[in-house]
Amino acid sequence: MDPDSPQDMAALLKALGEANRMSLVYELCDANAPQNAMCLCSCCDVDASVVSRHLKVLAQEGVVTSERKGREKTYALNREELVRSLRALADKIERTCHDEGRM
Amino acid sequence: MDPDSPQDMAALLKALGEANRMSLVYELCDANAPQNAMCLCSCCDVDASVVSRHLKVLAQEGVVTSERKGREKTYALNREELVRSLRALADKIERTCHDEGRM
DNA sequence: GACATATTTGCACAACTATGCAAATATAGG
DNA sequence: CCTATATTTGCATAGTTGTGCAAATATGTC
Repeated sequence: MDPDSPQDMAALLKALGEANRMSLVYELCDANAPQNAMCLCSCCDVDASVVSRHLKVLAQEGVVTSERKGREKTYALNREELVRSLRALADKIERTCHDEGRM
Repeated sequence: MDPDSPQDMAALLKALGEANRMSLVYELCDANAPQNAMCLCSCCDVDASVVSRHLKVLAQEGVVTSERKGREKTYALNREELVRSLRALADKIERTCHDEGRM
């Protein structure tokens, strides 16, 4: 993920820019341990298959990581990476020619 | 915009989660003065009407502000608001139960 | 192997979205 | 008023996306 690439950044934010997916992210955010899909199901009122697909989208963009745990699959937020990307964007927006002429 | 609301946050990121719109944002990011739509057109290879619509979406989510300047309309990034929202999300992701047990 | 539980996949479908083009509107300058 | 330039809107369209249901798959338990 190159934060200087609008395409890359758009792809990441697109994955996050859906209400149910964002709910999953918030749910994982509050959880202090990886959660399985069944558990995550509770935060958005959709079929389990839909949750599965949303998690797949999030995984493809590197937002979450998954691990097989027996017959369950646990998901965890990829916090570092996600925070880095969001901060990079915020920095870019804040910094660029905001204090031009003052440096 | 309530950063604690997954719905609100998703709506914002959805507006940003499209390649051409993100290109517009990056273009405005690098510009040190408000730009009109014709000028912004150059950064994404689409019709002027499409740019107009994308800018409308960004304006509706508060990403940009616009102002009539004669027959042109100039657009500027709403930097503070945008940065605040992105940082709020990053903070939320980073903070939550990341150092639980260490406080 | 039979069964239970968790997740994924195939399929269908409705809704949404990005796009281009042409027409409409807004505004400035003669 | 006419013309030129900038932006928006109406319309059609192709492509994408979120969704549910049922079937398939994976894995654990007995």
